[in-house]
Amino acid sequence: MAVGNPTKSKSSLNASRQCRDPEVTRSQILNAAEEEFAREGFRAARTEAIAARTGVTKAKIYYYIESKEGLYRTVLERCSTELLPAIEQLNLDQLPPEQALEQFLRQFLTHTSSNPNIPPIMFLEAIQNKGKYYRDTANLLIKLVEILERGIAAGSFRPLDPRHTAVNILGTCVFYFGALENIKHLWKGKRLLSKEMLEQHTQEALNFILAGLRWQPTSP
Amino acid sequence: MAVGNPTKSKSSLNASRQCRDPEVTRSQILNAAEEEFAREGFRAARTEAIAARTGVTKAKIYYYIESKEGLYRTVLERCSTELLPAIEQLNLDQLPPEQALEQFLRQFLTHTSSNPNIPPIMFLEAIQNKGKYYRDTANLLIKLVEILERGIAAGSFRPLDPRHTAVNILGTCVFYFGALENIKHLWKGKRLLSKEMLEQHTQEALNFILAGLRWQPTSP
DNA sequence: GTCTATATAAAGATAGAC
DNA sequence: GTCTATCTTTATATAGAC
Repeated sequence: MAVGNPTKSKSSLNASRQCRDPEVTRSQILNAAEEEFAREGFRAARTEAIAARTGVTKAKIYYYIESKEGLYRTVLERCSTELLPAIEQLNLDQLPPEQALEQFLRQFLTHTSSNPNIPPIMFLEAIQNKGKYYRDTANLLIKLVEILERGIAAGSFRPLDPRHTAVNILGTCVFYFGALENIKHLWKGKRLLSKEMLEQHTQEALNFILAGLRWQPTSP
Repeated sequence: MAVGNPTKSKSSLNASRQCRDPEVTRSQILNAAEEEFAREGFRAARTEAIAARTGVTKAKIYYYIESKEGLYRTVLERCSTELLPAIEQLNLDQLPPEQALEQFLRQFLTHTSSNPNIPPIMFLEAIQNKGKYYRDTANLLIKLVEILERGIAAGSFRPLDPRHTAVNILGTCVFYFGALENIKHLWKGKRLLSKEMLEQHTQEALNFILAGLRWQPTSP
Protein backbone atom coordinates (compact mmCIF):
# COMPACT_ATOMS: atom_id res chain seq x y z
CA MET A 1 0.00 0.00 0.00
CA ALA A 2 1.38 3.34 1.11
CA VAL A 3 -0.30 5.28 -1.62
CA GLY A 4 -0.13 8.89 -2.34
CA ASN A 5 1.15 12.35 -1.96
CA PRO A 6 -1.80 14.39 -0.68
CA THR A 7 -0.27 17.69 -1.62
CA LYS A 8 -0.69 17.29 -5.35
CA SER A 9 -3.63 18.54 -7.36
CA LYS A 10 -6.89 16.86 -6.54
CA SER A 11 -9.10 17.27 -9.59
CA SER A 12 -9.07 13.66 -10.74
CA LEU A 13 -11.67 13.13 -13.43
CA ASN A 14 -10.10 12.67 -16.84
CA ALA A 15 -6.73 13.48 -15.36
CA SER A 16 -3.97 13.22 -17.94
CA ARG A 17 -4.02 9.58 -18.93
CA GLN A 18 -1.10 7.36 -19.71
CA CYS A 19 1.15 9.07 -17.21
CA ARG A 20 4.45 7.37 -16.47
CA ASP A 21 5.22 8.96 -13.13
CA PRO A 22 4.20 6.41 -10.50
CA GLU A 23 3.69 9.07 -7.82
CA VAL A 24 1.26 10.91 -10.07
CA THR A 25 -0.51 7.67 -10.90
CA ARG A 26 -0.88 6.82 -7.21
CA SER A 27 -2.28 10.25 -6.55
CA GLN A 28 -4.73 9.96 -9.44
CA ILE A 29 -5.94 6.60 -8.18
CA LEU A 30 -6.40 7.98 -4.67
CA ASN A 31 -8.40 10.93 -5.95
CA ALA A 32 -10.59 8.74 -8.13
CA ALA A 33 -11.08 6.35 -5.22
CA GLU A 34 -12.08 9.21 -2.94
CA GLU A 35 -14.76 10.28 -5.42
CA GLU A 36 -16.06 6.75 -5.82
CA PHE A 37 -16.10 6.00 -2.08
CA ALA A 38 -17.78 9.36 -1.40
CA ARG A 39 -20.62 8.38 -3.75
CA GLU A 40 -20.97 4.68 -2.97
CA GLY A 41 -19.33 3.85 0.33
CA PHE A 42 -16.93 0.97 0.74
CA ARG A 43 -19.09 -1.99 -0.13
CA ALA A 44 -20.94 -0.55 -3.13
CA ALA A 45 -17.86 1.09 -4.64
CA ARG A 46 -16.40 -0.77 -7.61
CA THR A 47 -12.72 -1.01 -8.45
CA GLU A 48 -13.83 -1.01 -12.08
CA ALA A 49 -15.38 2.44 -11.56
CA ILE A 50 -12.26 3.72 -9.82
CA ALA A 51 -10.20 2.52 -12.77
CA ALA A 52 -12.57 4.24 -15.21
CA ARG A 53 -12.42 7.51 -13.23
CA THR A 54 -8.64 7.33 -13.22
CA GLY A 55 -8.62 6.53 -16.91
CA VAL A 56 -6.72 3.26 -16.58
CA THR A 57 -7.43 -0.46 -16.53
CA LYS A 58 -8.47 -2.44 -13.49
CA ALA A 59 -5.25 -4.41 -13.65
CA LYS A 60 -3.21 -1.24 -13.38
CA ILE A 61 -5.11 -0.26 -10.26
CA TYR A 62 -4.20 -3.55 -8.67
CA TYR A 63 -0.57 -3.02 -9.54
CA TYR A 64 -0.63 0.07 -7.33
CA ILE A 65 -2.89 -1.03 -4.51
CA GLU A 66 -2.99 -4.02 -2.23
CA SER A 67 -6.77 -4.42 -2.14
CA LYS A 68 -9.99 -2.46 -2.27
CA GLU A 69 -10.05 -2.40 1.51
CA GLY A 70 -6.49 -1.11 1.73
CA LEU A 71 -7.33 1.63 -0.74
CA TYR A 72 -10.38 2.57 1.31
CA ARG A 73 -8.33 2.80 4.50
CA THR A 74 -5.79 4.99 2.75
CA VAL A 75 -8.50 7.35 1.50
CA LEU A 76 -9.97 7.62 5.00
CA GLU A 77 -6.56 8.34 6.48
CA ARG A 78 -5.90 11.07 3.98
CA CYS A 79 -9.25 12.64 4.86
CA SER A 80 -8.26 12.98 8.49
CA THR A 81 -4.69 14.19 8.23
CA GLU A 82 -5.31 17.87 7.74
CA LEU A 83 -8.20 19.09 9.86
CA LEU A 84 -7.42 18.02 13.39
CA PRO A 85 -3.82 19.29 13.42
CA ALA A 86 -4.97 22.58 11.91
CA ILE A 87 -7.49 22.96 14.71
CA GLU A 88 -4.96 22.03 17.38
CA GLN A 89 -2.69 24.78 16.06
CA LEU A 90 -5.32 27.40 16.74
CA ASN A 91 -4.67 27.06 20.50
CA LEU A 92 -8.34 27.41 21.18
CA ASP A 93 -7.92 26.74 24.91
CA GLN A 94 -6.35 30.15 25.27
CA LEU A 95 -9.12 32.09 23.59
CA PRO A 96 -12.39 33.22 25.16
CA PRO A 97 -15.08 30.60 24.41
CA GLU A 98 -17.01 32.65 21.87
CA GLN A 99 -13.90 33.38 19.85
CA ALA A 100 -12.68 29.82 20.22
CA LEU A 101 -15.97 28.51 18.86
CA GLU A 102 -15.97 30.90 15.94
CA GLN A 103 -12.38 30.02 15.03
CA PHE A 104 -13.18 26.33 15.29
CA LEU A 105 -16.20 26.65 13.04
CA ARG A 106 -14.45 28.81 10.47
CA GLN A 107 -11.58 26.36 10.24
CA PHE A 108 -13.98 23.44 10.01
CA LEU A 109 -16.25 25.00 7.40
CA THR A 110 -13.36 26.22 5.28
CA HIS A 111 -11.74 22.82 5.33
CA THR A 112 -15.00 21.08 4.51
CA SER A 113 -15.73 23.50 1.67
CA SER A 114 -12.34 22.65 0.18
CA ASN A 115 -12.94 18.93 0.72
CA PRO A 116 -16.65 18.39 0.12
CA ASN A 117 -16.13 14.64 -0.29
CA ILE A 118 -15.36 14.26 3.38
CA PRO A 119 -18.89 14.60 4.79
CA PRO A 120 -20.44 12.00 2.48
CA ILE A 121 -17.52 9.65 3.12
CA MET A 122 -17.99 10.02 6.86
CA PHE A 123 -21.76 9.62 6.64
CA LEU A 124 -21.39 6.46 4.60
CA GLU A 125 -18.68 5.09 6.87
CA ALA A 126 -20.80 5.75 9.96
CA ILE A 127 -24.01 4.35 8.53
CA GLN A 128 -22.70 1.41 6.53
CA ASN A 129 -19.68 0.29 8.50
CA LYS A 130 -20.56 1.64 11.92
CA GLY A 131 -17.19 3.31 12.07
CA LYS A 132 -15.28 0.05 11.64
CA TYR A 133 -12.65 1.75 9.52
CA TYR A 134 -12.76 5.20 11.07
CA ARG A 135 -13.52 6.71 14.44
CA ASP A 136 -11.82 10.11 14.44
CA THR A 137 -14.94 12.23 14.07
CA ALA A 138 -15.38 11.73 17.78
CA ASN A 139 -12.25 13.76 18.46
CA LEU A 140 -13.72 16.79 16.72
CA LEU A 141 -16.88 16.45 18.74
CA ILE A 142 -14.93 16.21 21.99
CA LYS A 143 -13.06 19.42 21.17
CA LEU A 144 -16.38 21.10 20.48
CA VAL A 145 -17.90 19.86 23.72
CA GLU A 146 -14.94 21.28 25.65
CA ILE A 147 -15.41 24.72 24.13
CA LEU A 148 -19.12 24.64 24.88
CA GLU A 149 -18.60 23.53 28.47
CA ARG A 150 -16.12 26.33 29.01
CA GLY A 151 -18.50 28.88 27.49
CA ILE A 152 -21.45 27.71 29.55
CA ALA A 153 -19.42 27.77 32.76
CA ALA A 154 -18.24 31.29 31.94
CA GLY A 155 -21.78 32.45 31.17
CA SER A 156 -20.91 33.27 27.56
CA PHE A 157 -23.45 30.77 26.29
CA ARG A 158 -26.91 29.83 27.47
CA PRO A 159 -27.14 26.80 29.73
CA LEU A 160 -27.56 23.99 27.21
CA ASP A 161 -26.56 20.36 27.02
CA PRO A 162 -23.03 20.54 25.62
CA ARG A 163 -23.06 17.10 23.99
CA HIS A 164 -26.39 17.43 22.21
CA THR A 165 -25.43 20.94 21.19
CA ALA A 166 -22.09 19.82 19.79
CA VAL A 167 -23.92 17.23 17.69
CA ASN A 168 -26.47 19.80 16.52
CA ILE A 169 -23.71 22.22 15.58
CA LEU A 170 -21.80 19.63 13.59
CA GLY A 171 -25.05 18.64 11.91
CA THR A 172 -25.66 22.22 10.84
CA CYS A 173 -22.19 22.36 9.31
CA VAL A 174 -22.19 19.10 7.36
CA PHE A 175 -25.78 18.31 6.40
CA TYR A 176 -25.46 20.66 3.44
CA PHE A 177 -22.69 18.49 2.01
CA GLY A 178 -24.30 15.17 2.81
CA ALA A 179 -27.69 16.02 1.38
CA LEU A 180 -26.61 17.93 -1.73
CA GLU A 181 -28.85 15.89 -3.99
CA ASN A 182 -31.84 16.33 -1.72
CA ILE A 183 -31.55 20.07 -1.28
CA LYS A 184 -30.38 21.17 -4.71
CA HIS A 185 -33.97 21.63 -5.85
CA LEU A 186 -34.18 24.72 -3.64
CA TRP A 187 -31.61 26.46 -5.84
CA LYS A 188 -32.49 25.46 -9.35
CA GLY A 189 -29.65 26.13 -11.72
CA LYS A 190 -27.08 26.96 -9.04
CA ARG A 191 -24.04 24.80 -8.34
CA LEU A 192 -24.12 24.07 -4.63
CA LEU A 193 -20.34 23.70 -4.49
CA SER A 194 -19.57 27.00 -6.19
CA LYS A 195 -17.43 29.46 -4.26
CA GLU A 196 -20.40 31.78 -3.87
CA MET A 197 -22.73 29.15 -2.42
CA LEU A 198 -20.07 27.72 -0.10
CA GLU A 199 -19.38 31.17 1.31
CA GLN A 200 -23.09 31.68 1.84
CA HIS A 201 -23.40 28.36 3.64
CA THR A 202 -20.40 29.15 5.84
CA GLN A 203 -21.77 32.52 6.83
CA GLU A 204 -25.34 31.36 7.37
CA ALA A 205 -24.28 28.33 9.38
CA LEU A 206 -21.99 30.45 11.52
CA ASN A 207 -24.67 33.05 12.24
CA PHE A 208 -27.27 30.41 12.93
CA ILE A 209 -25.06 28.50 15.34
CA LEU A 210 -23.75 31.49 17.25
CA ALA A 211 -27.26 32.89 17.58
CA GLY A 212 -28.46 29.54 18.90
CA LEU A 213 -26.02 29.72 21.79
CA ARG A 214 -26.56 33.31 22.92
CA TRP A 215 -28.72 34.33 25.83
CA GLN A 216 -32.18 35.19 24.63
CA PRO A 217 -33.98 38.57 24.92
CA THR A 218 -36.82 37.07 26.93
CA SER A 219 -34.73 35.23 29.52
CA PRO A 220 -31.52 36.98 30.54
CA MET B 1 -44.94 -6.25 -5.98
CA ALA B 2 -47.52 -4.39 -3.96
CA VAL B 3 -46.05 -5.37 -0.63
CA GLY B 4 -47.20 -4.56 2.76
CA ASN B 5 -49.53 -3.24 5.31
CA PRO B 6 -47.62 -0.45 7.02
CA THR B 7 -49.88 -0.37 10.05
CA LYS B 8 -48.70 -3.64 11.55
CA SER B 9 -46.00 -3.98 14.16
CA LYS B 10 -42.57 -2.96 12.97
CA SER B 11 -40.10 -4.83 15.13
CA SER B 12 -38.80 -7.24 12.54
CA LEU B 13 -35.73 -8.99 13.79
CA ASN B 14 -36.40 -12.64 14.56
CA ALA B 15 -40.08 -12.05 14.03
CA SER B 16 -42.11 -15.20 14.48
CA ARG B 17 -40.77 -17.53 11.83
CA GLN B 18 -42.71 -19.90 9.68
CA CYS B 19 -45.78 -17.73 9.60
CA ARG B 20 -48.50 -18.74 7.16
CA ASP B 21 -50.30 -15.42 6.85
CA PRO B 22 -49.07 -13.85 3.61
CA GLU B 23 -49.91 -10.33 4.80
CA VAL B 24 -47.77 -10.81 7.87
CA THR B 25 -44.98 -12.27 5.78
CA ARG B 26 -45.08 -9.30 3.42
CA SER B 27 -44.91 -6.95 6.36
CA GLN B 28 -42.01 -8.84 7.90
CA ILE B 29 -40.09 -8.72 4.65
CA LEU B 30 -40.71 -4.97 4.32
CA ASN B 31 -39.50 -4.32 7.84
CA ALA B 32 -36.39 -6.41 7.37
CA ALA B 33 -35.73 -4.71 4.05
CA GLU B 34 -36.09 -1.29 5.67
CA GLU B 35 -33.45 -2.22 8.25
CA GLU B 36 -31.08 -3.58 5.62
CA PHE B 37 -31.50 -0.62 3.26
CA ALA B 38 -31.07 1.81 6.17
CA ARG B 39 -27.70 0.25 6.96
CA GLU B 40 -26.39 -0.45 3.47
CA GLY B 41 -28.27 1.59 0.90
CA PHE B 42 -29.74 0.08 -2.24
CA ARG B 43 -26.65 -1.18 -3.98
CA ALA B 44 -24.80 -2.67 -1.01
CA ALA B 45 -27.90 -4.26 0.54
CA ARG B 46 -28.15 -8.01 0.01
CA THR B 47 -31.37 -9.92 -0.52
CA GLU B 48 -29.67 -12.75 1.34
CA ALA B 49 -29.35 -10.49 4.41
CA ILE B 50 -32.97 -9.39 4.12
CA ALA B 51 -33.99 -13.03 4.04
CA ALA B 52 -31.87 -13.76 7.10
CA ARG B 53 -33.37 -10.81 8.99
CA THR B 54 -36.84 -11.99 8.11
CA GLY B 55 -35.94 -15.51 9.13
CA VAL B 56 -36.78 -17.09 5.76
CA THR B 57 -35.00 -18.28 2.64
CA LYS B 58 -34.01 -16.11 -0.28
CA ALA B 59 -36.39 -18.02 -2.53
CA LYS B 60 -39.30 -17.13 -0.27
CA ILE B 61 -38.39 -13.47 -0.49
CA TYR B 62 -38.54 -13.68 -4.27
CA TYR B 63 -41.93 -15.29 -4.10
CA TYR B 64 -43.22 -12.13 -2.42
CA ILE B 65 -41.27 -9.46 -4.26
CA GLU B 66 -40.67 -8.66 -7.88
CA SER B 67 -37.05 -7.61 -7.53
CA LYS B 68 -34.61 -5.98 -5.16
CA GLU B 69 -35.26 -2.66 -6.85
CA GLY B 70 -39.02 -3.02 -6.51
CA LEU B 71 -38.63 -3.82 -2.83
CA TYR B 72 -36.44 -0.77 -2.38
CA ARG B 73 -39.00 1.48 -4.05
CA THR B 74 -41.73 0.07 -1.83
CA VAL B 75 -39.68 0.74 1.30
CA LEU B 76 -39.03 4.32 0.20
CA GLU B 77 -42.71 4.86 -0.51
CA ARG B 78 -43.71 3.58 2.89
CA CYS B 79 -41.21 5.97 4.48
CA SER B 80 -42.90 8.96 2.90
CA THR B 81 -46.57 8.13 3.38
CA GLU B 82 -47.01 9.34 6.93
CA LEU B 83 -45.09 12.53 7.54
CA LEU B 84 -46.15 14.93 4.82
CA PRO B 85 -49.90 14.36 5.24
CA ALA B 86 -49.54 14.72 9.00
CA ILE B 87 -47.83 18.04 8.51
CA GLU B 88 -50.41 19.23 5.98
CA GLN B 89 -53.12 18.48 8.54
CA LEU B 90 -51.60 20.93 10.99
CA ASN B 91 -52.80 23.83 8.83
CA LEU B 92 -49.59 25.67 9.49
CA ASP B 93 -50.50 28.50 7.11
CA GLN B 94 -53.05 29.71 9.58
CA LEU B 95 -50.74 29.87 12.57
CA PRO B 96 -48.34 32.68 13.42
CA PRO B 97 -44.88 31.80 12.03
CA GLU B 98 -43.23 31.00 15.35
CA GLN B 99 -45.97 28.61 16.34
CA ALA B 100 -46.10 27.13 12.85
CA LEU B 101 -42.39 26.42 12.96
CA GLU B 102 -42.57 24.87 16.41
CA GLN B 103 -45.47 22.63 15.39
CA PHE B 104 -43.65 21.63 12.23
CA LEU B 105 -40.50 20.72 14.11
CA ARG B 106 -42.32 18.83 16.85
CA GLN B 107 -44.21 16.77 14.30
CA PHE B 108 -41.03 16.14 12.33
CA LEU B 109 -38.90 15.20 15.32
CA THR B 110 -41.57 12.97 16.81
CA HIS B 111 -42.07 11.17 13.54
CA THR B 112 -38.33 10.76 13.05
CA SER B 113 -37.87 9.48 16.59
CA SER B 114 -40.49 6.81 15.90
CA ASN B 115 -38.89 6.00 12.56
CA PRO B 116 -35.14 6.36 13.05
CA ASN B 117 -34.43 4.37 9.90
CA ILE B 118 -35.71 7.16 7.72
CA PRO B 119 -32.79 9.59 8.04
CA PRO B 120 -30.11 7.03 7.14
CA ILE B 121 -32.25 5.76 4.27
CA MET B 122 -32.62 9.29 2.93
CA PHE B 123 -28.94 10.08 3.40
CA LEU B 124 -27.94 6.93 1.53
CA GLU B 125 -30.48 7.54 -1.20
CA ALA B 126 -29.29 11.11 -1.67
CA ILE B 127 -25.58 10.29 -1.61
CA GLN B 128 -25.54 6.99 -3.47
CA ASN B 129 -28.39 7.34 -5.93
CA LYS B 130 -28.61 11.11 -6.18
CA GLY B 131 -32.32 10.88 -5.45
CA LYS B 132 -33.02 8.65 -8.44
CA TYR B 133 -35.59 6.68 -6.46
CA TYR B 134 -36.82 9.42 -4.19
CA ARG B 135 -37.22 13.17 -4.30
CA ASP B 136 -39.84 14.01 -1.69
CA THR B 137 -37.50 15.46 0.90
CA ALA B 138 -37.62 18.62 -1.17
CA ASN B 139 -41.29 19.07 -0.31
CA LEU B 140 -40.52 19.21 3.39
CA LEU B 141 -37.83 21.78 2.76
CA ILE B 142 -40.18 23.90 0.69
CA LYS B 143 -42.76 23.91 3.49
CA LEU B 144 -40.05 24.99 5.88
CA VAL B 145 -38.86 27.76 3.59
CA GLU B 146 -42.41 29.09 3.36
CA ILE B 147 -42.74 29.30 7.13
CA LEU B 148 -39.38 31.04 7.41
CA GLU B 149 -40.21 33.55 4.67
CA ARG B 150 -43.47 34.37 6.36
CA GLY B 151 -41.75 34.83 9.72
CA ILE B 152 -39.01 37.02 8.30
CA ALA B 153 -41.53 39.21 6.48
CA ALA B 154 -43.54 39.55 9.69
CA GLY B 155 -40.45 40.41 11.70
CA SER B 156 -40.84 37.36 13.94
CA PHE B 157 -37.47 36.02 12.85
CA ARG B 158 -34.18 37.73 12.14
CA PRO B 159 -33.46 38.53 8.51
CA LEU B 160 -31.73 35.36 7.34
CA ASP B 161 -31.54 33.43 4.10
CA PRO B 162 -34.63 31.22 4.25
CA ARG B 163 -33.25 28.45 2.04
CA HIS B 164 -29.92 28.06 3.78
CA THR B 165 -31.67 28.30 7.11
CA ALA B 166 -34.19 25.61 6.17
CA VAL B 167 -31.30 23.32 5.26
CA ASN B 168 -29.48 24.10 8.50
CA ILE B 169 -32.62 23.42 10.51
CA LEU B 170 -33.24 20.08 8.83
CA GLY B 171 -29.58 19.22 9.39
CA THR B 172 -29.90 19.92 13.08
CA CYS B 173 -32.91 17.60 13.27
CA VAL B 174 -31.55 14.60 11.35
CA PHE B 175 -27.77 14.55 11.79
CA TYR B 176 -28.23 12.84 15.15
CA PHE B 177 -29.89 9.88 13.40
CA GLY B 178 -27.53 9.75 10.45
CA ALA B 179 -24.36 9.86 12.49
CA LEU B 180 -25.36 7.60 15.39
CA GLU B 181 -22.23 5.53 15.10
CA ASN B 182 -19.99 8.57 14.98
CA ILE B 183 -21.48 10.36 17.96
CA LYS B 184 -22.27 7.48 20.29
CA HIS B 185 -18.85 7.76 21.89
CA LEU B 186 -20.00 10.98 23.58
CA TRP B 187 -22.52 9.00 25.61
CA LYS B 188 -20.74 5.82 26.56
CA GLY B 189 -23.16 3.19 27.72
CA LYS B 190 -26.30 5.05 26.69
CA ARG B 191 -28.60 3.86 23.94
CA LEU B 192 -29.01 6.80 21.58
CA LEU B 193 -32.46 5.64 20.48
CA SER B 194 -33.86 5.25 24.00
CA LYS B 195 -36.96 7.25 24.81
CA GLU B 196 -34.97 9.42 27.21
CA MET B 197 -32.27 10.32 24.70
CA LEU B 198 -34.75 10.94 21.90
CA GLU B 199 -36.70 13.35 24.08
CA GLN B 200 -33.50 15.13 24.97
CA HIS B 201 -32.54 15.45 21.32
CA THR B 202 -35.98 16.76 20.42
CA GLN B 203 -35.91 19.39 23.13
CA GLU B 204 -32.33 20.47 22.54
CA ALA B 205 -32.77 20.68 18.78
CA LEU B 206 -35.96 22.68 19.19
CA ASN B 207 -34.39 25.16 21.60
CA PHE B 208 -31.28 25.49 19.48
CA ILE B 209 -33.22 26.14 16.30
CA LEU B 210 -35.72 28.60 17.75
CA ALA B 211 -32.91 30.51 19.45
CA GLY B 212 -31.04 30.67 16.16
CA LEU B 213 -33.92 32.50 14.54
CA ARG B 214 -34.73 35.07 17.20
CA TRP B 215 -33.56 38.64 17.12
CA GLN B 216 -30.37 38.99 19.08
CA PRO B 217 -29.77 41.14 22.21
CA THR B 218 -27.08 43.18 20.48
CA SER B 219 -29.09 44.06 17.37
CA PRO B 220 -32.82 44.50 17.94
C1' DG C 1 4.56 -1.11 -15.94
C1' DT C 2 0.70 -2.06 -18.64
C1' DC C 3 -2.40 -4.85 -21.08
C1' DT C 4 -5.78 -8.99 -22.25
C1' DA C 5 -7.66 -12.83 -20.52
C1' DT C 6 -9.25 -15.39 -16.81
C1' DA C 7 -9.75 -17.57 -12.14
C1' DT C 8 -12.73 -17.09 -8.13
C1' DA C 9 -16.27 -15.53 -5.33
C1' DA C 10 -20.44 -13.26 -4.28
C1' DA C 11 -25.06 -11.88 -5.23
C1' DG C 12 -29.51 -11.45 -7.92
C1' DA C 13 -32.84 -14.30 -9.57
C1' DT C 14 -35.27 -18.73 -11.00
C1' DA C 15 -36.47 -23.92 -11.82
C1' DG C 16 -38.63 -27.58 -10.24
C1' DA C 17 -39.56 -30.88 -6.48
C1' DC C 18 -42.61 -31.18 -2.62
C1' DG D 1 -46.20 -21.56 -0.47
C1' DT D 2 -41.81 -23.16 0.65
C1' DC D 3 -37.57 -25.46 -0.04
C1' DT D 4 -32.96 -27.08 -2.33
C1' DA D 5 -30.31 -26.65 -6.10
C1' DT D 6 -28.83 -23.99 -9.79
C1' DC D 7 -28.32 -20.43 -13.45
C1' DT D 8 -26.45 -15.84 -14.55
C1' DT D 9 -24.37 -11.70 -13.73
C1' DT D 10 -21.24 -8.96 -11.59
C1' DA D 11 -17.06 -7.92 -9.03
C1' DT D 12 -12.57 -8.74 -6.68
C1' DA D 13 -8.35 -10.15 -7.78
C1' DT D 14 -4.51 -12.42 -10.48
C1' DA D 15 -1.70 -14.82 -14.39
C1' DG D 16 1.02 -14.23 -17.99
C1' DA D 17 2.14 -11.99 -22.45
C1' DC D 18 4.42 -7.81 -23.99
